[in-house]
Amino acid sequence: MTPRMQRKKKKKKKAILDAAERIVADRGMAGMTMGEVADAADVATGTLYLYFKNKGSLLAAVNARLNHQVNIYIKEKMDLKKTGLEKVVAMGQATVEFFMENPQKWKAVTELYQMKVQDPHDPNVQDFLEVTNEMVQMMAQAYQQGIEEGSIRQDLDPVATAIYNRMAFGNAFTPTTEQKMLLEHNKITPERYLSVAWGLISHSTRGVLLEKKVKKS
Amino acid sequence: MTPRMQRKKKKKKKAILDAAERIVADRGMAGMTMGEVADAADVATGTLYLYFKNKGSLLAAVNARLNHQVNIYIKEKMDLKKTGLEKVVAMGQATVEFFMENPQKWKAVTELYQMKVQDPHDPNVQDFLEVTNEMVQMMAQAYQQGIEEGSIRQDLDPVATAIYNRMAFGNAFTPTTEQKMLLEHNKITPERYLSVAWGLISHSTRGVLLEKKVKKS
Amino acid sequence: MTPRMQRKKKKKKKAILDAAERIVADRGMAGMTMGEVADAADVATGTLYLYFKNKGSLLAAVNARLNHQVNIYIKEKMDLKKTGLEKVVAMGQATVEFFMENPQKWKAVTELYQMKVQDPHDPNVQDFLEVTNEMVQMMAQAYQQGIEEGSIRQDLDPVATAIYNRMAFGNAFTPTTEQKMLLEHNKITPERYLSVAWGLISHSTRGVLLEKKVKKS
Amino acid sequence: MTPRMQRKKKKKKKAILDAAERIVADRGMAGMTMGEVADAADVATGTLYLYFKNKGSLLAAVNARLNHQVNIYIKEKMDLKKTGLEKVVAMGQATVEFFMENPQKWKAVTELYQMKVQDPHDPNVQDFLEVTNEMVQMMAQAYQQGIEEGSIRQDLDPVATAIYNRMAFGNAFTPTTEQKMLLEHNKITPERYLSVAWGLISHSTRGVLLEKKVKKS
DNA sequence: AATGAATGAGGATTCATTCAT
DNA sequence: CATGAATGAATCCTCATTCAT
Repeated sequence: MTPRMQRKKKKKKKAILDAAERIVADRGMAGMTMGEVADAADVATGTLYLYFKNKGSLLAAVNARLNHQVNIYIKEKMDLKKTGLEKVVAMGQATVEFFMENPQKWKAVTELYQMKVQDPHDPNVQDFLEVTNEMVQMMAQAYQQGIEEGSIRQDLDPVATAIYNRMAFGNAFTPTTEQKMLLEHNKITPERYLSVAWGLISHSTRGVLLEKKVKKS
Repeated sequence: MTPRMQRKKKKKKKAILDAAERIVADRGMAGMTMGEVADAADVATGTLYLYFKNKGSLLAAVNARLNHQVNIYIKEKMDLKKTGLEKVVAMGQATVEFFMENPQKWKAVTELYQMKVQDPHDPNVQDFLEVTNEMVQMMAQAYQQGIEEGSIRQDLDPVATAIYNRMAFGNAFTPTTEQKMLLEHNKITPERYLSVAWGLISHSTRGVLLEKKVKKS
Repeated sequence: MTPRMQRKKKKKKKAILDAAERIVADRGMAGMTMGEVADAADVATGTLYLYFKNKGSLLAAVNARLNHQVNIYIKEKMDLKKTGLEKVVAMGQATVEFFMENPQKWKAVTELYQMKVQDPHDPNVQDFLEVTNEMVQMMAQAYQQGIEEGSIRQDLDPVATAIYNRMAFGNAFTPTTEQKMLLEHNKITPERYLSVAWGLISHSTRGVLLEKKVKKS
Repeated sequence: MTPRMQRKKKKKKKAILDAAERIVADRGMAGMTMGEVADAADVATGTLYLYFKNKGSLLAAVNARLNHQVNIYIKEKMDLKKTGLEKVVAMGQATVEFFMENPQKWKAVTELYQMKVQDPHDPNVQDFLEVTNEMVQMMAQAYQQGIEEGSIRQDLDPVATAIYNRMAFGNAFTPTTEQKMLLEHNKITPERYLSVAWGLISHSTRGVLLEKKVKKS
């Protein structure tokens, strides 16, 4: 294959992923049909299957790419910070920023949270796992550093905490139908809800050091 | 209708709900087919539609009943406690207990978290909302009491916090595929994960009073 | 059975027929469900089957009753006239009158025009046939009289003409979807259409005598 | 798409339309199931939906094609004639001929007369309307010409008359169950009925000129 | 006679996936 | 590689009719 053809191929794969991401954001995973993706990506239905084994694999790939993009963005921001606490805070802020700037990706990631893995051996599923774990490790390191520095609670298990907080954060961003109904019912705006959630999440990991600072101010 | 027939009808409705709950736990909402439910409930397909307008309504009813059962269980435990903090803790423990004892319900509730409401005017959907809100209000009251007593952070919005924590808790119990994969990958047992999550959630609302105590000890 | 019970039974049958007629007018034959009829007649579903063997039989009964009512009305008006031509004209006018005054019955009769007979031995179907034939015979007699008087074309077959004109008339009143679309497209109002149709139908049977009169005037 | 594939596609569409037409003739519109059509056309059920949006659209397409075929046949015969009256007569004769030669199409067209349009924006419905209107305009022109020539009644509205007569004619050809029963009961053959109907329809529009001729003879 | 809950066959439609071109 | 027509299993829902009470 010539380099030009490789580029072309990559382009087509990207077009498919873009289309799928957009449609998942709009209509949800179950609402996304392969035909629609093909149309939106301007390729034939059959072509999808040249690049992705099946629908599940395509969804996994979308999910992996999406998480990868978030990771890159977050990592950049975290790397600018020194202390563990700063990094943790930066991560939260960066996540908020990223999704605020990309509402479509936000919607898509919400939907994909509920993705069910059919075939764990699927390369795209593996990819997705790796990408996700990458972020978890990054967060865990920040927690670990914060623990050592005293700004994060010493009794925390960094990895489990990272996994939980990652999810908690995602869910704060993407309330389920139930939550939406409850919020509406209680006249709480999504923005307020997000702020409350973020407050709770941050607070849940704060260590002694921070509490002192807080009390001073 | 004779009382005897009323009893029979109630029984049948219960059988359908039981079947649906079981199948949702096993195969998920999308995987649940009306035919299967009918078979499992030992009624004809058409009979389902005598009791529930459509699939969405049946799912909402399952969800409402499930939440109602949890509510009753939790309320009982909370009512035994005096202070707000105790109530909050009791709520957490009761939830854990309930779901530990009813793994099937746990699975079902996880699935139903993602239920999409089609018709907000459906009585079963309304029911579901009411039941859910009931619990939120109960939690909010406990937080409020805790705030007044000083054991819960004074800067909290009780209702929003309740909504968030309810969900956070639910999610701690019902990790998504992604979380499951991450946990497995990092060799963290579900039990450990739950305990970590619960620790974080509790900590996130702790007030000055508690912190003082903690520091002393 | 006591006379009182007989009355009661008759009343129930009437209620069912009334309900069915109304629903056929509103939603068409296919759109009419037995459950809906039962509800509207304030009886149980099963009760319908005590009075009518099946849906087809009920529809036939509705159709028979409807035609019977029209017959009575028309016969009354025709009996007031002397000559054959007058009778024919009276029949046309009476039909128009009747349906103008009973739009619901008009709609119902339209729908029932397309009734398909499943079981020709059904008593209600037989009834319907008899009633319909009654009117045909009445019209045929009027034509016959007109022929003898010279006001109706002498070459006509009275019975076949009656059958055709009865239908033509009915259709003038109850245009099909196709006709409605054509009329709308050509900006012809239903009233105008009815008048045109009636003019054509009348003209189609006029005999020499009338034509002379017409030419004179 | 290669020309060869286009041909194939056309062929398949034709096969579907043929099958649908045949089945509608046999079992009526409501009796026609999509599965049966697919079987008869030797395609999969899903294939039907590649060519027709839904059942209603398929029926409209069958109806449009059928009318188009009749139109072509009639137009050919009418174009051979000079005077308006001749054209009108030719139209009647051609219609009779066409349906005598195609009894299945006759039956189908009868059924489709009662087609209810669900979606007026459906292209096939639009097609059907256009085709139908085409014939109406053709007939209206012939009437107009006849009026000018004096062989058709001068007081006629050509378009409304055309619409009515088109329908009247169609109905003469396709008696409803009711008519069939009446005809049978009165021992009138369908052929005789058709001839009577045609006589009435022709007579209904005859003008002065013709009447003079008639009186002479 | 009356009830109305229960039945279950039947039908329209969708959509992931395949495969001949 | 690319196409897109074809597939057909799968699923929700309706409703005429029955029958135990």
